[in-house]
Amino acid sequence: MSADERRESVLRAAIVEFSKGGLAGTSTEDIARRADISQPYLFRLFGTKKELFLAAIERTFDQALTILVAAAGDRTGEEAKMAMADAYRMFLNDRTLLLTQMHAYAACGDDDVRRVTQTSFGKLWLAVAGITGLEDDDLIAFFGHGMLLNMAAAMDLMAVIDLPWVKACLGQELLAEAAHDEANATAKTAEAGVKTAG
Amino acid sequence: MSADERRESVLRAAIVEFSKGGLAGTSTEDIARRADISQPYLFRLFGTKKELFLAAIERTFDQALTILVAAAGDRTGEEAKMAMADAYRMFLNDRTLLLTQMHAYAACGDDDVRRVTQTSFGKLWLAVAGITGLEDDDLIAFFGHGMLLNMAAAMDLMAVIDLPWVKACLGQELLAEAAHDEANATAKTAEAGVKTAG
DNA sequence: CCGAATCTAGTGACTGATCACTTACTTCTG
DNA sequence: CAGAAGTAAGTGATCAGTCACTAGATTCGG
Repeated sequence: MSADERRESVLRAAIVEFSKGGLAGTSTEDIARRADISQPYLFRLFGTKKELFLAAIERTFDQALTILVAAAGDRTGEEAKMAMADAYRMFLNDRTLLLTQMHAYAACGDDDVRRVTQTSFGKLWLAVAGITGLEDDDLIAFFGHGMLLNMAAAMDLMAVIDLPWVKACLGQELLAEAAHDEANATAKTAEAGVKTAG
Repeated sequence: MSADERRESVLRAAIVEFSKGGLAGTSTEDIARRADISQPYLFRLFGTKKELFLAAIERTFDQALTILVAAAGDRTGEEAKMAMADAYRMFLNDRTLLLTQMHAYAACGDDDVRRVTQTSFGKLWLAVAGITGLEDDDLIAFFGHGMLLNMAAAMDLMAVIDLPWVKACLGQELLAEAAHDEANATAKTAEAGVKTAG
């Protein structure tokens, strides 16, 4: 495998591991094991653990950007916004991307982390602003709602959806999705039950 | 000093230290040093580092709650909302509270952290809902905007306010505040200049 | 009212484990 | 065979948590 291909697979492994413990709480050994390489080779590829973390941050924001741009297609304005909002749930479903991003925000006390996080978030903002052409206030509302969903996903509120305040917090779209998932799960269980019984 | 008083001062020290590195990235030694006690005594008071972290999380949410309740006074509805939104900037100004809370969200991969964070956030939501009596959609918008401000504060966007997208992202109120701070700082610098010159 | 027993606050010195990063090596491939 | 891919075996530092202890206050039986 070429070094570039390796770097790519290490980066993917890193996002998964960093999502659990952040920069300080994740060992290079764990990342190397997941990427199926030796731990010293990880250092040859990325220099330091922090370099790898910074690359992981950039990657999670790039993923978010890619999802949003793809969802918008050649739509603009409110239509593009709706499509993006819909698609953003795909991003939220991958808790590794989301939690790694959370660790990035939390680690902004570090100068390097803050620099990369600012730049990455800025790219995202500018892209959404450019595609939708919305006013600042609308953009603030859009990103604000996105951030609330980030937190909800980080806290895994879907798992405690029976609490009344959680129902309010998640909003109609996610409630519908949860009901849908629930129905699927019930169907699967029933199916399995039939199989077992048969 | 009584053990309870000590616990209180350790908790305050812990929030400051945890805000830099989170659960994994902060040493009990650093916390103990800041609290001016020996490191073993910290363990007598809180059992484990994680227990202390959980207590710190709860405390940061309680602080936020206290600020909002105090700001609302006996107002309700939109008026209470406005007052709370205004006051929330006090919370944002203390980066130790904010970043510790960020570390809590990011660390929600851990079951204990998630439990405490969910509960604390839920208390906050219920309080705001109770005081304002707003509809779910309005609450979502309110908390959403709050979360965006959280991120902005975590990334310290005020420090890079000259970037155009940052101006858009922070909104009118914070821009005005920034201009005000700027004026103050300039006045202070001028004053100091005069003193030096004299 | 004295002193023995008990309790509370607090510490210095240690330990076993973990971890980022290095050195010096091997193996594969064009 | 040159250089790129890849590794085994460390090293020094850090750190959560423990142990065994001291100083002073409080209580209580005689």
